[in-house]
Amino acid sequence: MTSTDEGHPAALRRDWVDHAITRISDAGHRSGAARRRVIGALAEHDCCLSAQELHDHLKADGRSVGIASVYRVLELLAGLHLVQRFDFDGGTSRYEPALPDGHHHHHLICTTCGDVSPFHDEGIERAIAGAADAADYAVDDHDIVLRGRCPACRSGVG
Amino acid sequence: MTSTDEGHPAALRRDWVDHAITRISDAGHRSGAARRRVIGALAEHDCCLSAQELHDHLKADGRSVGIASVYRVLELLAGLHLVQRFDFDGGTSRYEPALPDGHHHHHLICTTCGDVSPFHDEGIERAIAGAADAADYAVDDHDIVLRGRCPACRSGVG
DNA sequence: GTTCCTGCAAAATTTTTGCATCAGT
DNA sequence: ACTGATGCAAAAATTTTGCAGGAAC
Repeated sequence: MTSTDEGHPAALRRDWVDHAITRISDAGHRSGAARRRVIGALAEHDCCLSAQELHDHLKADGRSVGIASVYRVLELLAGLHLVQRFDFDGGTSRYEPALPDGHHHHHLICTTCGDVSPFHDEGIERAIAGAADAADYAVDDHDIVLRGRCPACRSGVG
Repeated sequence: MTSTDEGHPAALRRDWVDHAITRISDAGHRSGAARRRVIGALAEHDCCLSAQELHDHLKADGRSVGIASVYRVLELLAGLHLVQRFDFDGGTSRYEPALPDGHHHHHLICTTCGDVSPFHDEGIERAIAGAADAADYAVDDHDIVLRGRCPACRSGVG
């Protein structure tokens, strides 16, 4: 039932790029170079990236996108619910494409090596939905983080 | 089954203070004023506080504890698993006493007013335990955050 | 042609570190 | 007394903001 190591299918990520660009346009915004390039970079990765990582990635690509623009694009995307933002480690926020509901995932973080990997579990989704109904809040989003030692660190260290 | 608004019983928080001081001593550290005062301030609150909030709270108490010491005490406590650290909003980390397993809770965050409130749900705990078994990771900790609009914001705005 | 977007540089915010002094054992 | 803890101030890291020039519509 639980599946680790299930990145997002490539086709789904391409769809997300188109969807994001359309949605930005529908919301009355323009399609500038920084926006297109940040969206493209996000779609190239399976799991969450920091603003700095996106900036470095884009710089390596050839011409750079200003770090301030990276932050502004991420803020815009988050406002339109096109990316989800995660704050795992206090220092930096990480972002990843918000895919259709059936494909969202949560994160396992290795307390030894810091590795982050995605997982999905239907039992948890159902339990969350139940708790959301019971709460006074009108819940429309949730994050789940599991911490432990990853397979590599467990075998390596003992 | 889900219970919002269940702070930690006062007796449990007092026990936590004693436990924390003992544990710090056992780990070979001294019992300085900053440590005792930060621990005391943490125990006075139901839910998570930022370093700045702790610092302000202590300043209001009379003599102040340096902000650097607040951070250092929190780092020490987190290392000994005496507090749990949360990174909800990228900018600031929040901390709260780590109580015995049956009493830990998770958080509802209002997307409108930013209010954070604790909740506990057995169904989620069971689902998490199941997913942890299924994962390759040796899971020993988890956070859950539900986002939505709190009762006040729902009635006020909507 | 207008308006919004972008990049640079500067500012703001949060957290960490260096160092001299003080307190706990 | 010795060693570690504390506070202040400075530094580092991340994110936000102001503004001038350029691109999208």
